[in-house]
Amino acid sequence: MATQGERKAETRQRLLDAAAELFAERGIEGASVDAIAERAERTSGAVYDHFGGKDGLLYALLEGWADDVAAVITAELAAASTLDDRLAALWRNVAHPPTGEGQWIRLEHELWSFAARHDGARARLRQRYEAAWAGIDSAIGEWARDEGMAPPSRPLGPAVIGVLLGLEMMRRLDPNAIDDCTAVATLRGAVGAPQPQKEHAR
Amino acid sequence: MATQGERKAETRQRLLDAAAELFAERGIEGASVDAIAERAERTSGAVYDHFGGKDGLLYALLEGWADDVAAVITAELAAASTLDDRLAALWRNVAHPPTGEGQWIRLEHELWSFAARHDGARARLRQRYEAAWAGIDSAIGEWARDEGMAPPSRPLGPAVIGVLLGLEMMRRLDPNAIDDCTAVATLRGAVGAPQPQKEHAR
DNA sequence: GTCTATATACCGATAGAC
DNA sequence: GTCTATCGGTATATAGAC
Repeated sequence: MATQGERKAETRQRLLDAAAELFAERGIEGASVDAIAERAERTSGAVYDHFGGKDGLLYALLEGWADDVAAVITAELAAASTLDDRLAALWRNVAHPPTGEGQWIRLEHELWSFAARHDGARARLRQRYEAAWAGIDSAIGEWARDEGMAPPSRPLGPAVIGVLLGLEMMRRLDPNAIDDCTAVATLRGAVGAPQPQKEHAR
Repeated sequence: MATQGERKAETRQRLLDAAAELFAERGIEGASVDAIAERAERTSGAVYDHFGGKDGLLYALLEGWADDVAAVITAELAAASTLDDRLAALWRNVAHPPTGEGQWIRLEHELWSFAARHDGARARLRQRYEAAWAGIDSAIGEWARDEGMAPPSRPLGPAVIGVLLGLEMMRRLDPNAIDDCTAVATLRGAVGAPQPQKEHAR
């Protein structure tokens, strides 16, 4: 027998999961509160009770989600030992998502587009990205030590994340546009590492 | 005294301009036909007469627009002589748009998000991007000859465009996240050129 | 906390006058 | 070709029963 607190927590989570799915599928403006509630097997009233409205639901989704993505990527990186393996692991996470929902990137873009139009959302999203950038920067620092390279002279986290998202955009338009090898080579450029083989120019 | 044909052409152009603005400002789903018509100083009926509906307006916007962007970028590239200057010109066009409307990138993302959800739009957008990729590829071929580098072993156009869009995403969240120098260095990586100075590692 | 019912507003699209 | 008027559908959000 579930307590009231447990029921409340489950409803909250169901609404968050449903919102993540529908925002990705239909866009943030295209997903109605009713549709979200219906997918969560609740009614629209529950959304207003828990989050005060659609915006509140979006913001809650934004904040409770940073940790999840970061945790997955950190785990993937820990399992790789060479620079190329690590960069390939990063790319794999955006291009061929392993977990059930392969559309978190789409949601990422929805959030970005929404944030480009709404100041409040932009501030929150920026805060999230600053954490991700810092994580990449500290990881790059470790790699540089491992590979015997000099540490970067300025933060490269934004460039790495930007390259990952941008390449994925092209790949979604045409699955053959970006092969794994091109992606890793571009990422090497973003972290300031030289190209290893001579298959690229000079 | 304007002929009927002239009036028709003007109405069409006003509707296209208004749609471009409003799609960028409010998103494609968020911009209503009435609002577009109102900004164009017409009424919603005109949209249906000219384009058959909102989708038709979007597609017309998509197709009539590829040439404009390509022309601007090609002109910028022709004015630059070194590889870094050319890459800097590319970056400048997305990061600090020179022309009046500095928000075509936002519209670009709106189109991408919309295309990710609608197959018909994705096919059209992909066609547009394939032209852009080919343009970059042929430009890279010329640069490689100028700089005495070997030509790339595979198409790099998608990577270059992806990097440009991805870096701009990060810059929009935080204007200081990507400085011009980082952008050019990342683009050098995307086109397979080595880092020139020793300010980066090794 | 969740439901039904509803108020209010706006959406895309069409019909018909001019 | 553009207008007004309007239809049917759906949106957000709230009020009140349970």
